[in-house]
Amino acid sequence: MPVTLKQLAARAHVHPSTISRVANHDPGQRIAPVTRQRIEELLRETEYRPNGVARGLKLRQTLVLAVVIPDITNPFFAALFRGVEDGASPHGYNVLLCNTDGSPERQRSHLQSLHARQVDGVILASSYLKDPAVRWLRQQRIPYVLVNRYSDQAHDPFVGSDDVVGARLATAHLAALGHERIGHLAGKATVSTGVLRRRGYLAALSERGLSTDPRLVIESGYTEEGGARAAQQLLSLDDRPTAIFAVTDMTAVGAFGAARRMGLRIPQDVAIVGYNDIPLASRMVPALTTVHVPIHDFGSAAARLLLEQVETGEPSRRRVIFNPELIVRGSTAAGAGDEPRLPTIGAKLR
Amino acid sequence: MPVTLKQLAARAHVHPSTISRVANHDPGQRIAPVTRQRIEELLRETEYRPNGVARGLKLRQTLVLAVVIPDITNPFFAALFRGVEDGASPHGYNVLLCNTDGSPERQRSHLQSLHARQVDGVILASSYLKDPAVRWLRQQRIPYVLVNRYSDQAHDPFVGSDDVVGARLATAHLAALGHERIGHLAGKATVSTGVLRRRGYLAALSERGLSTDPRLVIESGYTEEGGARAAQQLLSLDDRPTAIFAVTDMTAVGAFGAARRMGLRIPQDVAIVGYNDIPLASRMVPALTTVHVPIHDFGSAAARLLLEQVETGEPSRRRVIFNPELIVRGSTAAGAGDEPRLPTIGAKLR
DNA sequence: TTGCATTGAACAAACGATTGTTCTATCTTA
DNA sequence: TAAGATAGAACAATCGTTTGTTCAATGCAA
Repeated sequence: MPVTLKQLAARAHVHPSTISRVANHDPGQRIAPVTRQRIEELLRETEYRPNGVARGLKLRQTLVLAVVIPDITNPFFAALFRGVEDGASPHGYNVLLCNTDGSPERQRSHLQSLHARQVDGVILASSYLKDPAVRWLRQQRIPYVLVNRYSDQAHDPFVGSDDVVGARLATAHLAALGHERIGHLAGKATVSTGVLRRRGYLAALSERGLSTDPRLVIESGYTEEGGARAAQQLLSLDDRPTAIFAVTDMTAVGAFGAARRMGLRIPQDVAIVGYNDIPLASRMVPALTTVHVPIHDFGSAAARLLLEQVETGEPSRRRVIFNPELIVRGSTAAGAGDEPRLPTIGAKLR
Repeated sequence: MPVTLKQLAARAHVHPSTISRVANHDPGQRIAPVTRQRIEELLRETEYRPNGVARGLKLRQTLVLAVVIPDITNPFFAALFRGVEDGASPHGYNVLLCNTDGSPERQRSHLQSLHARQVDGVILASSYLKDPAVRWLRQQRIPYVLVNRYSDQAHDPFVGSDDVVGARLATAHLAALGHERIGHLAGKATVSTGVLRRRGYLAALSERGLSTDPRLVIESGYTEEGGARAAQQLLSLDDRPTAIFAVTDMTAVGAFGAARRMGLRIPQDVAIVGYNDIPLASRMVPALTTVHVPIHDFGSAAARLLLEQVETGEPSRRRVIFNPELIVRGSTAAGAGDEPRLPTIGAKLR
């Protein structure tokens, strides 16, 4: 059992408040140098650390943040989490991790639990476009930051990249390679990344004067399995696409598997582009052409935005938007390996 | 601000303790059915949830666990974490995640912070053979479970697999394929997995009557970079090995990259076996032959062991040892794809 | 009608820290 | 030397729950 203020007070023959003042270097109260020394020595000797729970109760500050994501085994979210921890840990915060598996119910129940625990703030990377949970967070006055996906509440604090631009980069790249039938493994219509990347895809097609065959867009969700299923469907069409833009790298991974099982070569028979540039992307064979976003920076920027709100007590409406960059690798350019990044036409959003 | 007992008490014209008793279905005290109903209605209406911090202070139970690992971006630890959360979450626990990057100092400072926060227990997957932190956990009476790696404290509660058996499986497999010069990308001598897998490797060699050239064992650590560096060194030898057993899948991934950069084909020029069977292993090209261990089960078993200690208040010394199984894939057997798992000769430890 | 169970709810003391207020010496200063 | 200032530390309330104890009111039996 860790030592308490009261016990130390007894040992030092002073009042607990005196110990507390010494431990916290309380500037508002004078302590006799001699007693201060005595108490400091005692603190050192006993390795006193204030009980965080009691402190949290009194100060209404737990120094705990939470990250709510669909699934930590997705490398994207693992990198994101590292960013958050790296950003928050130096400030004395610990971070809870909650996986929702994409279920709004689990998301909801996690958030309620976090609220009851009085976490200082929440980083939400699993939000939906119309997400009652986001409104709820606001109503409960829980500081929060949305990451990667946003919700349709106009002024949520947000960290991410411009999905339309990124998707357009990816699709334009395929078109520039001469592909005319370009499929899209699409995200969900209920999630911003799904909608915006599809929009970018369509925009690039029409800018290039390519037709937009609705059969070439299949909702895959964000999992490898979903990507495999959707890609298989896409590649089974009579006039199958010669290129695919996948909404995320993990769906692209699924598409890789599907293509391979169907005996199709990448990129000769079908070129594939992903999104996010997770570490896995560059290790695939062939390496995956993808849209790079600074995942780790997403996390640390989100932590910064969150701590800002926690410290000021004011909700923020700042948005941090990073530029997406296209990384061309072997899955679209035969023979291309790990080339340096191409210059990009990414643009700041808003 | 969430509603408190006192506020509810005022609204219901009763004492806070009465509300608390209704909310907790206190069996020791009778409540008049009519007031119980009235209060239950109020609780429902206001969605009252007890303040977890205050509750934690009073009950000395925070319902928070912590997982301390080297790095969540390593897929092994991501799967492990999921196992823990899936095991603990149904019991009302939330889980803190702490990354140490393999630094004992960061491990130490995280543990101290967790202690001050009064977490109910710690799952430690970053321990060293002689780890003062483990002794410290014991001294502080913090419930803990070691996972994957153990420490030399004889009776720590532990979840893992038999590393010697697993390493022997892997090495024997290579020997059975006719390889006579088999290299080993070794873990650290300060970590149980490093020592034991090296031991299993050496045991398999001597069982097969193969010589044990010390130059064929190079310490790689557990990162992809370390694996690449060590593999490059190994493959640069005059009489380079024709096969490599890597201490983990991530080091094997590094070895893949190194071999490829040196223009060596896998498995024709060099066969590679990993350890753990992370999701990435089966997706590599060629797919990685590896020793399968049930990572997710490691996590949920660890959660079980931990909760057991938390509930009983007694430290446990139970060990849960899973059987490692060899999974043969393309990185050792040319042409092999995703075959079903081979029957194994794994044996229960203890 | 008095006395004693019994019921139902209030009371109060924690848990461990923080912090504004009060108190008691000691020290100035007139 | 008396009054006031000041330094140093004790006091006490509070954060929101939980839970053993006390208390008031009702019921019943003698």
